[in-house]
Amino acid sequence: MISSRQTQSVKLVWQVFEKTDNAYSVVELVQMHKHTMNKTTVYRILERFEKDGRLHTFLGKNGLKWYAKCHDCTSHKHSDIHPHFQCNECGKVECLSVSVQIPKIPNHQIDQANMLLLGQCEECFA
Amino acid sequence: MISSRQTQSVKLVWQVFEKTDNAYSVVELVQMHKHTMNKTTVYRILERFEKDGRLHTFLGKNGLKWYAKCHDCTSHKHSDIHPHFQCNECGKVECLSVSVQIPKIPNHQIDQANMLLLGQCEECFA
DNA sequence: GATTAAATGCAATTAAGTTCCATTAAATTT
DNA sequence: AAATTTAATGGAACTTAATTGCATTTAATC
Repeated sequence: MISSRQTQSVKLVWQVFEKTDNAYSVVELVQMHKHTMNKTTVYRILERFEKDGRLHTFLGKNGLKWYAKCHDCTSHKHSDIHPHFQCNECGKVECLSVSVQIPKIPNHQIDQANMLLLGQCEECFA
Repeated sequence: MISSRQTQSVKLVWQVFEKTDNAYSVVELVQMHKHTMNKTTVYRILERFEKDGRLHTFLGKNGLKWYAKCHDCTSHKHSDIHPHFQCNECGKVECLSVSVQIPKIPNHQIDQANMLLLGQCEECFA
């Protein structure tokens, strides 16, 4: 859980995730910090957070990369294997705290399972 | 299941899927036909096949778009809700003919579920 | 064979993400 | 607290998937 140097940029990016469990797309995060740091920096900080086990990443609707806080991960083990939900209307993403049943495939080794549910979130489902 | 005009390009793209259930990435398909048609044409033909219910689409490892033949779909209803497996070594994708249990989320409407399993395929798993 | 509208080709554009290299600034040492 | 070290950053250029606009072609129809 050590991100070598505690730079201003690192602090700023972490502040976004610190107080909430919301997921954010890289696009949003770059946009969010465009006045304080370079987009390359955002990409690199997120990459390091992932390696440290502080954030986990997954792909949303159009193949966009998203990040959210990890709960039971370390730099050695990523255990955030939960499904994600994305709203087709507002685009918001939620981490779902349920486990999914992973199908077995004969003669295959499964290392990772990603599930993305699409639909309408609580607010947009009126 | 009517793709309005039976052009040479349409025939060529369909030939790829006709005799097999393999999935192909758009990148592969563009590459495959680069001497016979424009990449824009490939994109558009695939789009039409999807709308017609002949192919279904999904996202692979790095957010790349993949296509595979549909089995129980029509232009009105896409019922190809099965998980996909992609090999981390060779990149090959397989459609899995099993159904997955979709988690319920209170106050949400779920329209679609995508599951991508990553690991090693039969050939690469040695 | 003439007509017409769908389909295509091509070039330009958009957008996410990456790479290279010079510069900056945390953290450590003296 | 100045000097040193090296991780981190900025910025521009690049890569690649995917899209758009418009002129041209061609399959299907008359």
